[in-house]
Amino acid sequence: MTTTSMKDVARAAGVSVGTVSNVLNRPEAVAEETRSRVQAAIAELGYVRNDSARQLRAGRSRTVAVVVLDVANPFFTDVVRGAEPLIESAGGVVTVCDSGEDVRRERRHLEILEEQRVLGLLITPVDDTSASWIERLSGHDIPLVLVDRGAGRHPHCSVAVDDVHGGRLAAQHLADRGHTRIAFVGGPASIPQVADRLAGCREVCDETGVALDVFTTAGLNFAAGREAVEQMLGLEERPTAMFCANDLVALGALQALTMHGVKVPQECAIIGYDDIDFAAAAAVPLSSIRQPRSQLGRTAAQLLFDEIGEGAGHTHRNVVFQPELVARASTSQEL
Amino acid sequence: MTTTSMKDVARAAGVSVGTVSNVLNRPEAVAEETRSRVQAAIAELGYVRNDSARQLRAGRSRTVAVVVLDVANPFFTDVVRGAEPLIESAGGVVTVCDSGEDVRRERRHLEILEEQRVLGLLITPVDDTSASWIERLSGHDIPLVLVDRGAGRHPHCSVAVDDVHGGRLAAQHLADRGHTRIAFVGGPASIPQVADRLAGCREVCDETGVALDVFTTAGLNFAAGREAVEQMLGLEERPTAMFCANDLVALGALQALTMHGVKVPQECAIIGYDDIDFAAAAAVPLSSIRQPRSQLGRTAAQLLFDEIGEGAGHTHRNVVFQPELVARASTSQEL
DNA sequence: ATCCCTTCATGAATCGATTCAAAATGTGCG
DNA sequence: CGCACATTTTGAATCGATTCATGAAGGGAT
Repeated sequence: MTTTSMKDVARAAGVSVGTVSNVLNRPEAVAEETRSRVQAAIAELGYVRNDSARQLRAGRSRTVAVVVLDVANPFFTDVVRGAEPLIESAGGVVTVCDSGEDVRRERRHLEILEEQRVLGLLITPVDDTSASWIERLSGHDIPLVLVDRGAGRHPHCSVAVDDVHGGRLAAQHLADRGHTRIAFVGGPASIPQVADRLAGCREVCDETGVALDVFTTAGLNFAAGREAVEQMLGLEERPTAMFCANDLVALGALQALTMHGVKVPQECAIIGYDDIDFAAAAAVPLSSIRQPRSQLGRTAAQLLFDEIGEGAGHTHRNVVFQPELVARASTSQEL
Repeated sequence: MTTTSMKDVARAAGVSVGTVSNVLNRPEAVAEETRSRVQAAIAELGYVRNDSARQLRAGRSRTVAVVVLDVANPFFTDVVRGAEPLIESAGGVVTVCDSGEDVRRERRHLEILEEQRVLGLLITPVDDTSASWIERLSGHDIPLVLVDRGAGRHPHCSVAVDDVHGGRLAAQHLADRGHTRIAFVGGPASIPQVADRLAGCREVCDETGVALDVFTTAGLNFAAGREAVEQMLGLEERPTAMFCANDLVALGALQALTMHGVKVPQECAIIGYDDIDFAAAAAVPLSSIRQPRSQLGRTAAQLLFDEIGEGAGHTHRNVVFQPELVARASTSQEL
């Protein structure tokens, strides 16, 4: 094993380890001549800093973890993309953890991140049972920002989108189009985003007298949408429109409907949620509820660094964005 | 700061630090009574292992990094998904790094990963200039497997798909449909996957006398596809089919064509590459060249752990998968 | 020559977990 | 009782970078 350490570099350059460290961290404090001698030795030996040792001394790593529900969902990759520039320009390193909407996986990630003494955390918790773990991290001085989720009464910063309002927008849009029986597709119900969107939807249905069938799915992906359609097609009284909890579900549903020869939007309208790029490119361009994806990420990163910077005297901020209806062909039919 | 260390736990439990360490790492070597006393102290104090210190001692981290060209591309998330189970069941931790098809970003990631002394690396290099950096890691005893890329004469394991053949399949399919002038859309040309797919395409065009227009793009995403269409529509003699270097580009192209009122496949056929889930759900279901995505990831992880396990006496393996044509509506028109 | 500054370089102490030779304790047996 | 042996526990050494009090060297000013 040829692990060259600072000591080797120091010996090769004929200086002390303290000086080598200074060359790396405060080059201006080292005389020109010495510095270049040390740098030559570093290059010569192919020396690479050992980050573990550095972190051990520093007490903290420079990693900011982003814990998302599903990395395969473009919504979350866009959120991450939004957060990255700020984190990196602050000298941080981004690591993305995928909880896969599974509390156990989420917990495993949090355990590891805690052991790694990460600098901070942007997290979209799987459900409310995540709360105790999150409090634990927070209690161990790991600053965190909740993403796509209001903080509620918890003492954290958060960036969220008003999902109840989003649910209302979707349902109202379908009601405006003349639908009198619609389906809500999404799950599991324990995911707050799903619950909120459904709640908003239900409010409008109650107000407008639209009948609502709820199809609870096991996840928020293609397969879930497909399976819900299979169920729905078996019904006596079939809804004439579907509101899907996110675009992946909607695209899965769209695909299944098309396979069964059900015309969208003539025989069944669909509206999704998130307005990912694929929505506009879908078989039938998909109506959706748009969220400011990358802004969500950017703001979250901003709040995190504010908190890190301000230290103890920090007051938490809770930012809420408003979603917006994007109407496309998949809901263009008037009944 | 309340960073409790092993020393604190040891004091609370009335034992030495060595014993605490044993409780954590070799519990069977500690007497029942002592063990539970230590565990109580751990719970009591909310002690969390410090991974930096552990790694420093161990000399290696347990992180396996996967460096991909674009996390927003479902192809790569599927590859990662394929690799994860094996890595995690081996006690590893997965971290995904996005090079964004940018050599500089890739290099920054590699520098950091080297400082972190990662356990191993699965990487899809951006282009051939990445080679020197990769050799450097390898020279520092960081085992790595090339993903979606043959090792060529480099001494590494690799899992790849025969992209030249894939290019041939696509072009042959278009030729079979009667097209006599087709476009290839993709870039930058420095990305080997792009170059190979084009090479295969060119071979077939030469053999069959099909004219080929090449549109070199700056990246492999929606925008690239859209921009290429804008260019193409300006041409005197317009191709009747497009072969896009991946599905994202194809979907972007499809969207742009639709916006310009060009009918797919009647006025212009499209075939993509990767067969991501969205392909089948597209505005016009997209023909594509399928790659065994998650198998690629799984096999790569397997090779990596083989290499780690076998140590010095390891002989590199190069696995090549064959791609497969999936014909859908976007190329269904006979000319 | 002396004293004071400034500029650089030094090296021991430190972070926290792991390891392992050595010590302590307990058990069984002649 | 004493010796051999098994079972536990101990604590000092170690990993590698950073920090900082201390010291050395060089330059002016008097």
